[in-house]
Amino acid sequence: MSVSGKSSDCGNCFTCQTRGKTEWCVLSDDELEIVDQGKVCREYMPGEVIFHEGDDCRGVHCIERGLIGVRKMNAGGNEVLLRISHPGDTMGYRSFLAGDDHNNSAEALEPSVLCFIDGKTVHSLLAMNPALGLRFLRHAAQDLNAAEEKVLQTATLPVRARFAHLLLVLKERYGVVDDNGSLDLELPLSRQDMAAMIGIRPESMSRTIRSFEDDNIAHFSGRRVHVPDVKSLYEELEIPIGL
Amino acid sequence: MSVSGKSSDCGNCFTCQTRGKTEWCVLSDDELEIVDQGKVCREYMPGEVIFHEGDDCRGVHCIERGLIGVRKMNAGGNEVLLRISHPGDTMGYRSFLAGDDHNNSAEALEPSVLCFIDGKTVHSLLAMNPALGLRFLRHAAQDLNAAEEKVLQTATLPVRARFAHLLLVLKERYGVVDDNGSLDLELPLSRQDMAAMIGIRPESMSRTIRSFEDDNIAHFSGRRVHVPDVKSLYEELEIPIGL
DNA sequence: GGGGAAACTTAACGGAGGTCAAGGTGGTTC
DNA sequence: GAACCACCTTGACCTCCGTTAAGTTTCCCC
Repeated sequence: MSVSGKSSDCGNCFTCQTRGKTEWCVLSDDELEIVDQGKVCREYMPGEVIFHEGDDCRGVHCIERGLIGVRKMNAGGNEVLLRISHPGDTMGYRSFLAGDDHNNSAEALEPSVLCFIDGKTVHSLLAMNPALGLRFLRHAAQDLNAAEEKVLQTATLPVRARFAHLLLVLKERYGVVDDNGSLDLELPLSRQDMAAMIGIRPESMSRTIRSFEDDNIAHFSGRRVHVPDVKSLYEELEIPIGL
Repeated sequence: MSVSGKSSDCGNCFTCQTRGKTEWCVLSDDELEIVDQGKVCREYMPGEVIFHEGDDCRGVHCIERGLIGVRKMNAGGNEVLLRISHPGDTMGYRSFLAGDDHNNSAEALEPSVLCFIDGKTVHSLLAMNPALGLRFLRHAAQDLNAAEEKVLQTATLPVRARFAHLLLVLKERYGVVDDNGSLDLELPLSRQDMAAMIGIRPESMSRTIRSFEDDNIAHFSGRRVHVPDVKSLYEELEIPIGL
């Protein structure tokens, strides 16, 4: 778990596997040293919460290992799973930069290791290296596109299409497509988390899964999914039943 | 319409009414001069499109006057109105910064004047003045919060609550609340555009309006709305009927 | 291994809201 | 003023999905 000898369960930014893919890759060695000195790492068990909606936002979290779910809930207690974040992703930078409290919560979905970088350090790095801000800006732009896409889908697509879309998104990271177009997928999410991702109840998730089984679109066994023909998922997206 | 003598219908950045509220307010006079020289302004009539989804994004648009609707549509032709943008807002900066084509479309809802600033100019200003990037970053962070809030609402709130929320948002800019808590509102949107904002069909918009009338929550006459007690709108938001 | 909690599934029911079709209203043009 | 058009409203119908309430399976933890 530990790479440097500095802290019991703390990685080292210079040797971090995810370094090349993160916003921080634009930092010079001197600047990275500042991050490395200032960060605090911790391991989280599944279900453990990294921060809650409404918490004071004191800095950013960078995922070293594991899988994190970002949730948001409303007054009535209803909850959606906005997205899942992976190693290399930096979390909480938006609330931090906007100067707000956290406006969603983060929870470990697998055993995960996160590094916390405090606000003062982030601010001085942003001042020191303008490229860092631009990287975050680009990232925010992409997140925003994804969020607007999700608004559109939630408002206009029926549940089957939203679920097909979710499977297609998960395919990119968790799936294998073979030569004849069949897909095998190992889901990183529980049924209820999948339901929360597409904005439906667990009961509807079960029904949708069964209707996919009945239509021979996909076969589910625990978290293993087999899709005989990926094309059939794309066809689901096209179904013109509007809002 | 024209302030400088430079171009027939082109304003002047130095005297622009919206200047203080925009991202561009961090620019020095020299830098603003670059914007002013490089920009191209144009008037758009209601219904006229500024850019389409999928168009090549060559720069950003800054709204000098008027009201612009930002729309996004899916393969099936269903459309949502993601937000409305006002004088001082800069549009298209996200697609531009992410290096993508436009991923939504912009259409004038009122007679409007927009200034176009080409990509080369924006890039050189970002390089010249890091504070500009940070301002855009903060703006993107706020937009992202709004978009995620909208995902949550669309997925978990019934139509009445979403409509009550829309009226409360429009209240901030277009409404007047008097001493005894009653609200008068002049809607900037047609019924079908309001429907597109909360992700429903025009028929459902009509039905929802009528149910608000029946319950004495709000009274509609064309684009004039009278709400006897603003509290009743807040109460609509709380209704626990979940998704 | 056994017991309990959480996750998942299934079925029956009902209501919110989409669809379709028809009619009303208002604004613009000749 | 007539004709046209877009926008809006209304009603009838029906489907999708939330609700409720069992029941089943899985997974921990003693």
